[in-house]
Amino acid sequence: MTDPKKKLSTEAYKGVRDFYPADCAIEQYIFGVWKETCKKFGYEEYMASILEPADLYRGKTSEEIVNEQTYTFTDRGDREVTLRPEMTPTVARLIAGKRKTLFFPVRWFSTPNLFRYERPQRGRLREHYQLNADIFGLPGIEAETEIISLAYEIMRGFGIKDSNFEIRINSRKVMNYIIGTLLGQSGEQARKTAQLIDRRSKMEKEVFEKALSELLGEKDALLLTLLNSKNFEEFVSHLPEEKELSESFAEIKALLGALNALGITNIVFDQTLMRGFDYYTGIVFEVFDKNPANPRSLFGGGRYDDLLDMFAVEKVPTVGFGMGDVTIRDVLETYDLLPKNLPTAADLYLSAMDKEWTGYVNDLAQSLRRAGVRVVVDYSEGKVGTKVKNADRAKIPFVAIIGEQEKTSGQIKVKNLSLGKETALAEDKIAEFLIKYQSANEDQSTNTC
RNA sequence: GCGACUAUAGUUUAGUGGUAAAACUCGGGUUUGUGGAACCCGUAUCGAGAGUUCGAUUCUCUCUAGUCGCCCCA
Repeated sequence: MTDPKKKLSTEAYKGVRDFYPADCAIEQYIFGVWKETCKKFGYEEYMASILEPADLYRGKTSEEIVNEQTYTFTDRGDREVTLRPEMTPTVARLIAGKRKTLFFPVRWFSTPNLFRYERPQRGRLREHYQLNADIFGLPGIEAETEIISLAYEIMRGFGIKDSNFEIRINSRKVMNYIIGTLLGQSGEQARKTAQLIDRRSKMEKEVFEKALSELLGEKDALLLTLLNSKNFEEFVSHLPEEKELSESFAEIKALLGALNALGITNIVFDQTLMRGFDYYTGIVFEVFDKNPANPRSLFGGGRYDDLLDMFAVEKVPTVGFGMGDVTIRDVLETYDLLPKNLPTAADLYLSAMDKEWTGYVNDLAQSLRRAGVRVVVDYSEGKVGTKVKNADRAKIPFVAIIGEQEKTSGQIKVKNLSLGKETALAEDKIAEFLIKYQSANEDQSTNTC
């Protein structure tokens, strides 16, 4: 039990964030770019509970992740419950459940909060929000083209320049062929090799080569040749002429061509790109921040055609990606791209000179609100100077104070705080006046918390 | 799960083996129909517990929390 004498901490729970209004406005800006861009591509928004049966994560995700890196507990009915650590199994469940009535291709997105139980560190918290966008039911390279151009448009939507990032692509089919058929590896061995390839850029050259020869023995030379290839053509030239491979190569070429045709030129083939090990079955991609001070992977995705296997239903080819809020916020800060003008809490700060006029103030506030004006009422009996000062502190652009003068003349003085100018208006003209001002300042962003 | 570093007002930081200082913020005032300034006042059991000591915010230990790495990365 909690010690009643001990005061509770005001700190948030470990690894999660509080969004005070100023932070919330930034978060809403990010969500706004995500959602608007997805909608431009005709993607529909869905939501689901953060609670899922623990079994949902036992199939595709490794045991270690479920046991040690999720929030899993037993409910009062003895069911094992997990706070979702990722959205993909959930959306797979939704698609599988309604597959007979859905009209494919289905284009969906969501901005869920996800939980993982691990030690918080830079860029990795216990709760974060992520945009998940997927297209279901398109087996061809058009799906990859669309998803990657959606990811690219989101980067553009945030104002990030093409020169600051690149999109890397690879094919898991090709890599699986190399690791499985050419290097003759399977199971844990194959997994380790894939991991090692993934980590190559973070390792010293000698350390990498040593680890590789320990893992592969004689065959390390072939893999090194492949990984050291300067470009796609050279990479292909070291591989045998197999039907399976040439199909994948054709896919990669088609994808590069289609994206180039759309004017997306900061895209490169990267044979070291692996993206985890689990459910990808075809093209994988990653958006990479080229900032020399901190080059890193920002987010990525790819094709996962076996997604619905765990529900024992027919396959639905899928391409998708996930993009976290923590990382993108960090990038926007680095490139100084966060919006400068945060939205104001209200348009008008309204107050009565003294108690006598409070009823009238409330009536006026109500009619203005119904006309679309955001009104804050100050109920204090303080001095006029204090009221004006408080309006200014609250960053509300207009003030009106109701007293005897206003009541008898029928003219209400509405003060523009940034100009210090007053305009006397009849009661029924105020809404029009403020809305006009509002629309003139629309670039201030309409996202509020 | 492992390791390193850190913990002083709301925030950012100074400082000392004899119970603390500044800036900004916040609240109040100087000003009873018009703000942004200035000035004044107020706000800290120095993260928690124990030990050493005449005396600990300062030294030691434990715990807790935070930051950064490793592991892992959906």
